[in-house]
Amino acid sequence: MARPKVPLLSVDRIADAALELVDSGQPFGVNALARRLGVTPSSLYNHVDGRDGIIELMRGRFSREANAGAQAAEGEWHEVVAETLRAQRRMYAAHPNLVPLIVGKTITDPYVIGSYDRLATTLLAAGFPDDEVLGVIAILDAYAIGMGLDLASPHDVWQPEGETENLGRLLDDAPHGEERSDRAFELGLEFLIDSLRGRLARLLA
Amino acid sequence: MARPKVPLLSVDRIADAALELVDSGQPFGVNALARRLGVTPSSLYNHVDGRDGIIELMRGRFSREANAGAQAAEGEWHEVVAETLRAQRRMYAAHPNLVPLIVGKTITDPYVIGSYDRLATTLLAAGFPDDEVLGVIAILDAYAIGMGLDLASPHDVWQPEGETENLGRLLDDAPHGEERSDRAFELGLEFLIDSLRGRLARLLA
DNA sequence: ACCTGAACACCGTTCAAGT
DNA sequence: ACCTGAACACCGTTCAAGT
Repeated sequence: MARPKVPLLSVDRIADAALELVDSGQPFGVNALARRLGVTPSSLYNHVDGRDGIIELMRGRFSREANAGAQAAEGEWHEVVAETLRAQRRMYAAHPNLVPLIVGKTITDPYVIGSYDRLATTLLAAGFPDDEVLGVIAILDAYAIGMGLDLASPHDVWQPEGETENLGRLLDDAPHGEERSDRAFELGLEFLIDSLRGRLARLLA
Repeated sequence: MARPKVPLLSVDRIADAALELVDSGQPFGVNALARRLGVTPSSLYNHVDGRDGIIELMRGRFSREANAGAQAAEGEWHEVVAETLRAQRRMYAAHPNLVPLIVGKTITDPYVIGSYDRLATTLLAAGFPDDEVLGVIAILDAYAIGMGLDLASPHDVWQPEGETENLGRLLDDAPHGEERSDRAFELGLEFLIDSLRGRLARLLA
């Protein structure tokens, strides 16, 4: 039972199982993943680059997924920006447990890089100067990832243990979970795009 | 050497050592922390509530630190908002390696809860309606934490491996590290506050 | 080329035993 | 009350051995 004639594993099969594991809510790990695949942990190292490699694999896979429904970057620049952020939002909403895993990890997946590249191109074409585009992207990305983390733990971001002036009351009255998070996301997106629009008008004036 | 006459550990000593460990850049862990304290891992459990407890301890400790310099919530509401966000920014900048550890973890520290509570009170007083305040806070918080993560890994958020239209060039030309991140932070903060100002004007009109 | 099994250096947490 | 040491059930990764 050393080397089977037809391989038990493949990069795709590993990526699928990894996403399943993450979505199931159980803690992600190489060993748990191997168990799910009915295989020894060390086997995985023939196909992927360890734990971080698997995580980056999932990032690529699920961002392709999220963009499948979206039309390509078309229309006015602000529509492209909005659609890009919404696509990111969709993928975080579809796999919230993945968000804490990917934050802070270097992005290498070509597809994901490509989508940031397109965003840069769009902003440049719109008229944002070279030395500001990266900053704008950082702002948009920070917002998207921050709201994504909100999706991963919607239940109890704040848990006051004593009395509060207003926070406790507002938390009790507010709609919980994804609905509230979605409304806030759209509001913030509107804020950012309006601001960008204003900034551009001033830059081009 | 079972129970010493004067205790080796205390909550404060543990919190201090934990922050030192995190700031040193080494991976955070209960065992590593115990080693640094010259003590057995199990000893820690007499004083704190495991790994998550220690992390929440650090959150409280360093947010107190960051707010020490700041004046209390005074002035116009938008000044309070800006100062609150900047204080958060300062604490992330001072301890960037802590950011990935605290994201997604429920906030219970009374001091931190208090600062969100004050923010809520300020926004309500300014005229934001009950059912919108929490959303606004979520937006501001998402932005702050997202930009904080940027601080934790400023070097290589994107790492294109192939050709890009613009992203690669922009990355090469851009100032690296904290300077770029700081400029982007201020720009985004301006965006958000301007938007809030506009929203409030419309609400009160 | 692809899988196993043993090995290594770790984790976080519990708990009886000691003073 | 507070620390140790042993124990438990895990981690991620490497590597020789097998086909």
